[in-house]
Amino acid sequence: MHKDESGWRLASKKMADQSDLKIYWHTSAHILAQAVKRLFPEVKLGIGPAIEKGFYYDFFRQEPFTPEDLTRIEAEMRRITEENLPVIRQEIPKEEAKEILKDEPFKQEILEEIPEDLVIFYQQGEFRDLCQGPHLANTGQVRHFKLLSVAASYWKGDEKRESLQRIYGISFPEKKSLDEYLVFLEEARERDHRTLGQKLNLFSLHPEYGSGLVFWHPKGAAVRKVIEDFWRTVHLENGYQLLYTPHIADLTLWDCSGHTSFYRENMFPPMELDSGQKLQLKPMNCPFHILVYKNSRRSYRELPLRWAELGTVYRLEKQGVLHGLLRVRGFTQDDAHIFCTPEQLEEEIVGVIKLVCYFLSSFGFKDYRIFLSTRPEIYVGTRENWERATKALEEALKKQGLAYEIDPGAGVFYGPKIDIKIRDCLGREWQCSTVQVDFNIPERFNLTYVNQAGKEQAPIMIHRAILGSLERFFGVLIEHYKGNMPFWLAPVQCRVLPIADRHLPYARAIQEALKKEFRVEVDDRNEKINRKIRDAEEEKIPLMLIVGDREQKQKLVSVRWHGEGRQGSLPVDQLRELLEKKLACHE
RNA sequence: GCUGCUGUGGCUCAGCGGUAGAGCACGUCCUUGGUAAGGACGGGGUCAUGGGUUCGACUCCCAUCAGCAGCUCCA
Repeated sequence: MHKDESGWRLASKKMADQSDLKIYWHTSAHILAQAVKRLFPEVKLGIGPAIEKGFYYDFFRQEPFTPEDLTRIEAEMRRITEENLPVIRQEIPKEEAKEILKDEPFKQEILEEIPEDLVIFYQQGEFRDLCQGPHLANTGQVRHFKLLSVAASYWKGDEKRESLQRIYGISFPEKKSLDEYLVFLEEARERDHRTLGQKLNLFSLHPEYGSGLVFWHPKGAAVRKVIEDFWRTVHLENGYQLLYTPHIADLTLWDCSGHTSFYRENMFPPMELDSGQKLQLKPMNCPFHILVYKNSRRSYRELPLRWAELGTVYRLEKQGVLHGLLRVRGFTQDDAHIFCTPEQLEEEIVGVIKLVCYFLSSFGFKDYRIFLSTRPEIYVGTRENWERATKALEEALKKQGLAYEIDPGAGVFYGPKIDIKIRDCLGREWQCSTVQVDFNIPERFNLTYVNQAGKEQAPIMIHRAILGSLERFFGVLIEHYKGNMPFWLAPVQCRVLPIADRHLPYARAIQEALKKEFRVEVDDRNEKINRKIRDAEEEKIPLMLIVGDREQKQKLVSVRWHGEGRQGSLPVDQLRELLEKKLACHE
C-alpha cells in the first residue's frame, strides 16, 4: 500500500483506540463553556459534547465570537485548568434543576425531555451543567488544548430554530499529541482535492459563470477516461447493456415520475419554448430508462434487464452546500437500472454488491461504511414489499460477509436502500455507492412484463450507482491518493527526461516505443535534469525515464519512480513488460 | 438557505484614505547541465460587481455575486 494512502485513517484510528479521550474532550467542552460564561455572562448555553475528533460547545449570543474572543476564551480556559477545580457529580430533583436553569432556556428544553425525577449535574467551581457525564476528576487534568474554529449551527439541528455559535476545540493530555494533531490538520489541507486539483491541473470551477459546474482539464479528463473505460468494460462483462439518453425532456415526464412534486426544490426551472412547451433538465436518469423499457412489450424471458449509463444530471443544490467536486450542481452518475422479477431480486442485489466491492477495491478503497436504510415514516407501497426488499438487501450484505449499520427510517420514500460512504481527508463521509429498491416508479409508469402464465405483472426496479458520480468519486480519489494516482490511473504515466538537447531524438524514440500502451511525455524544455526531475516529482508523475549519453550508448533508460528515487537502468523492452504487469494489477 | 470569515496579476499571498507589490508561473536571451529549483532581462492587475461616504476609495459603509468553515439537506 502506498505510504500516503491512508494517513488520515491511521490518525483517526489511533485516537479512536483511546476511548478515554471522549471523556477528556467532554470535560474540555465544559471548561470551554465555563470560560465563555465567565467572559460573557449573558451567553446562553446549548450543548457541548465530545465528537470524533475533539469537542464543541454551542452558545447563543447576539454578537459573533471574533478570533480575538477565541484567544481570550482560550486564556480563560488556561486559568480554569490551573485552578484545578474538582469536577463533582450531583443528582438533583427535577424541580430544583428547573430553578438552577431558570436563565438557560435551551438547557430547560433538554430538562423537560428527561423522564426521570432525578437529573445529573456536573459542577466545577462556579460552573454547573446539566450533563450525563462521565467526566475527569478535576479541570487540571486537561493540559493541552486549542480552540480551532467557530461556526454556526442550529439548535437541535433544526433550521427553523435559533442559530447558535459553535466553538470547536481539541485537547490532549500530552503536548506531543496536540502538536501531532495540528500537523495532521495541516496535512489534511494539503490533501484537499481542491488544492491538488489546481496544483496538478486536473480541473477547475468557474463560479462567476455558474457555481458547482466542473471543467475537466486534459489531465483530469485523462483520468476520467481511464475510469470510464474500465467502468464500461466491467459492466459489459457483468451482463449490463449501455444506454445513452438525452439531457432534457418535456416537463410532463417529470410530473409522471413524481419528481415535480417530490423533488422540485432540487430541479432547475424548466426552459420554455415559443410553442409553450416546457423542457426540463434532468435531475435523474431513471425516467429515461423507463421510457426505453416501455418502448416494447417485455417478457419474463428478457429479465433481468441491466441498463447502465454514464448519465449527466443537473440538480439545483443550495449555494451553501456546494463543495469542490464533492458536491456540485452538474454531475455524471454511473447509473444503472435493473428490471427484474420478484424472484430475481435478491440475486440481483448480491450481484450489485459484488460489483461494488470489486470497483472499490480496484480503486484502492478499503475504508468505507455500509448503511442499510429502512422504511421511513412517509412511504409508498405495501409493508410486505418493504419487508421483502429490506430482507433482500440485508441477505445480500450477509452473503458477502459485509459489516453494515442499520439506519432506521432513512430509506427513500419509494424503497429501502444500501448506501456506502467513503471518507475524505478531513474525516467527512461521502456517499458514493447506493443500491435502492423501487416500488414506486414502476407503478407510476405502469411497467409490466408478461410472466410464465401469460399474465402481466409489475417488475421490480433497482436503482444503483457504484462510483456515485464521476465528479465526487474523482474528488475522493484525489484525496485518497493525495494526488499520487496509481500507475494505471495517472494522467501522465511516464515522462522521458533527456539530460541535454542532443538526447532529444533518443528520448522521442523511447516515447514512440511506449506510447501505444502508455501515456508518455517528453520533457523537451531547455532545463537542467535536476529541474526536470523536480517538476516531474511535483506533478506526481509515477515514472521518470532519464536518458543521457550512457543510456543512449547502451540502449537503456534510467528508471526513477515517483517518491522512490532512482531504480537502476533497463532496456525498454524489459521496462514495457514490467509496466504491462503493473497495469494489469492496477498497482 | 442560515451564521461567521474572505474576494488584489494565471496561482499563492503582502499592502494602504492620496491612484499597486512579492514569490511561483509566463516570454526572450544566455547556458547543454547526470537524479528535487542554472542565470539575466521582460510582459502582465480599471484591487469581485453595483451603489454610497469623502476633495480623493483597492483601502471606510451598504447591497449583490462568489469562495471558505460549519449547520441543514444530498451522488
